[in-house]
Amino acid sequence: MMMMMEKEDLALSLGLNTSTNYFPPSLSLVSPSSSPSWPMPSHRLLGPSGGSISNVGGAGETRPLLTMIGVNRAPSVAATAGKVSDVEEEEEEGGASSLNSAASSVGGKRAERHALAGDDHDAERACFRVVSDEEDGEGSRKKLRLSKDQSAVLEESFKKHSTLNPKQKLALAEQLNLRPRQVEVWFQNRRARTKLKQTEVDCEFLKKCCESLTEENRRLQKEVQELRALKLSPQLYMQMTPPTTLTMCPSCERVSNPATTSSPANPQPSVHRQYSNHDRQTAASWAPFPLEPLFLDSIPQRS
DNA sequence: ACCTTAAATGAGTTTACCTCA
DNA sequence: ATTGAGGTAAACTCATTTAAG
Repeated sequence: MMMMMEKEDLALSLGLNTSTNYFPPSLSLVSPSSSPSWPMPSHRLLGPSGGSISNVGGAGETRPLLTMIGVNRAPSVAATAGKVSDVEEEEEEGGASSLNSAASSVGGKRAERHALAGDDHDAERACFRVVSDEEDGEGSRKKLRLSKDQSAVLEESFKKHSTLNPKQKLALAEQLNLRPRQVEVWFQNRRARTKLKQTEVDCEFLKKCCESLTEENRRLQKEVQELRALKLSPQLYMQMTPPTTLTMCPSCERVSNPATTSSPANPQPSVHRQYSNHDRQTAASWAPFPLEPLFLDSIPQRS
């Protein structure tokens, strides 16, 4: 039951791009190595109260989200006042590296990073102390299950930025009573999940494309065969009603398929390679669909 | 037994800093 | 004193794997 819920949450929150874009974003030609650039949907994962979750722990009390999450460690780490709001106010940028460089680009870069790392380690130490207090097994890695609330906050944060800078990581860790390393790992795994899901969607899309193209190809081959057969028996050809989808140009006797060849909106390479004035004049009359002047103009004049 | 996911691990990249010619 | 090249360490991300729940 619990599993089902989590699965559902994940499906909702993975933010798959199933819109009708012709190409899935991950198949686009732009920067394949960059982190996902498609917009994540803004599903609300928090409780029905919107922005805060009530009835945590079954106590029936409603508390602000920030103060109620205390699962894996006691709130012992000295709070860096205003840190959370600082991070909240930080504008999300390109990615972790840019954020990092932005954060460290103001004087004493290394020192600052070390200072941050110091904070990080201090916090981790503080957390670890408590966590290790809770651990009963030595040396065995104790896997904890994140609470629903923790996951919800992490999800919310992930929607805003899929990578964290050290400050954000620290603030989140503090907010959730987790070690910064745990937040980091969660984001890593979350990015991996998103990527996997998107890959599955892309794969499905490509399969469908392949199927429809195969079908289209089969259909066209069949029609070409039929037309060839008709051409071999001219008497029959004269009596035949024209095929529904393919039309023969009376000038060059090449086949045109309105369904797949040029349209004013989507001009494709024409079957014609050289065009006479006659071609241009007759094109309008033999074309099985009304030709826009623009389209006629696109047929080059033979010099 | 199987699935989900937290955590570990290793490779690769970026950045800041240091040394030296 | 300045500068560019090369080396190094730290910090990060991603891919893969392991194993707990």
